[in-house]
Amino acid sequence: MELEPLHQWDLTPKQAVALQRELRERLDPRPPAGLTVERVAGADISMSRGDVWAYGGIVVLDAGTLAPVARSSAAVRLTFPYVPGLLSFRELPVLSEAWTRLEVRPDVLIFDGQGIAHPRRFGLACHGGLLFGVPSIGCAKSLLVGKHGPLGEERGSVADIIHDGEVVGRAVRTRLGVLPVYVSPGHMMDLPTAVELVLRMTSRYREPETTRHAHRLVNDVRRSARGES
DNA sequence: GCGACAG
DNA sequence: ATCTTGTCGC
Repeated sequence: MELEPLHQWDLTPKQAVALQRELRERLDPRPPAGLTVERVAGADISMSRGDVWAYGGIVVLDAGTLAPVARSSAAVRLTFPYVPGLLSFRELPVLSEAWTRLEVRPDVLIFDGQGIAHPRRFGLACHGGLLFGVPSIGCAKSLLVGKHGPLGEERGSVADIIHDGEVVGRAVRTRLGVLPVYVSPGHMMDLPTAVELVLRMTSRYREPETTRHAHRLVNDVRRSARGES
């Protein structure tokens, strides 16, 4: 897919925080008018213990059958450290390269991390959606900020995530008796649509199939690249 | 100052 | 994220 550079990546953590405050103003909190979701993609990265290489991948699924229809991957040297709140500056360089190599445009892209459920309302899914120009959702396995009340045990049970008095996302039970996932809108997305799509892309496991396919892809690519079995 | 802290 | 052994449950 095409990709217009938004900014440079050679930044200090301090500069990255300032950039987040700038870029958040450009987020669109609404899905595109008449959005029809036929293809949903998942993005993920993988790395080895003491290695500078990161492997990123994107897998596009048919939203009706959950079957993969396209995939892409890339490897890039990591530069930015992991800093809570600045994850996108570590992951997006390699995901950008994978996005460039992707030949089928998804209607929505689901990231493995937060959207607006972030200290500055600009998590990985916000940054990625803005950079790629695609509606995006954050679906994380744990919380970065905020709290939520109890939720029912059945699939589809939800509880609002509150941070600084604002509803920034929802804890969503995707299967009976499993821990919830944490869903928040990224770019060109709202909360009800994000929750509905995460549930639609989830079948027999806790995480959406998009995330699971992307996770498997990047781990396979990493093992091949390092000559493992 | 102390604890929390996506991946 | 990755590293690891054991352990719980269908």
